[in-house]
Amino acid sequence: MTTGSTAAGVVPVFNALGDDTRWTILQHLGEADLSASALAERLPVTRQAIAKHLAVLADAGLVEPVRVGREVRYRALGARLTETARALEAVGAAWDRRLDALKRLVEEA
Amino acid sequence: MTTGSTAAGVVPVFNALGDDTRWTILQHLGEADLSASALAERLPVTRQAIAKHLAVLADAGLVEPVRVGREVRYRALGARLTETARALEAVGAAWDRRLDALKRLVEEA
DNA sequence: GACGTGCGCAACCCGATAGTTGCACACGCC
DNA sequence: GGCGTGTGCAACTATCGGGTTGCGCACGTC
Repeated sequence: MTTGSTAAGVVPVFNALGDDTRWTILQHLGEADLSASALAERLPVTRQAIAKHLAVLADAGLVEPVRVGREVRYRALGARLTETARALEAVGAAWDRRLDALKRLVEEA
Repeated sequence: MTTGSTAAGVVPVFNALGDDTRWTILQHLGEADLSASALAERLPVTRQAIAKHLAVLADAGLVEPVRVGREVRYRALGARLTETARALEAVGAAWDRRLDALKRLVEEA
């Protein structure tokens, strides 16, 4: 089972995180739950563009819609981020371990 | 300065990580240093496509070129991954902290 | 010194996606 | 019940990004 499953459901998360506008959105949501309209007032893009970004973020599990009266606010979810962080750390550690082993092998020779 | 610096140099990393082909490349590089040509033999894409991906990964600091004779092998660097993981974890924790505070506030009311 | 293998452009194609405008609808509130 | 605000959906545009082919070159090896 080498490493085949490492990147399974994690790629959409990175894809979502690999965009400046979405990060800006996330930063705002990190401070308060906001609707698409509210975000549109704070960012230099239209409400619809933001709605699309929110859809991407929601698909990635980074954000969750919360109905408040007749508006839909979005909430930043730390759980998925933490999961992802752990996965990343594991992979990074594995790489470094291999390099250390190599280095040691060379020194022994 | 709220959270302005959180996503600074980190976005390119996520961008690099948000692609299946690049993950496949990284998995191979996690097991051994390989050249673009060597990778091309293992993946269903051309050497040039891989070269582009390697450029992206190198820009993100996830990979490093190593000259071996006349070929250029690429080495996976765990450091940047670990950095990124820590940053992610911090952000996720902050989000959850806010939610916990909110929840506690509601319960007190 | 010639051959072969690996590398690095550059141009081009196409699908995905960030962004826009415009409209329709539905829900709340007065 | 009507008005306003907030959402959702659809069509369209343009840029970006992944992929290809093709070529030229340089370095290593023999």
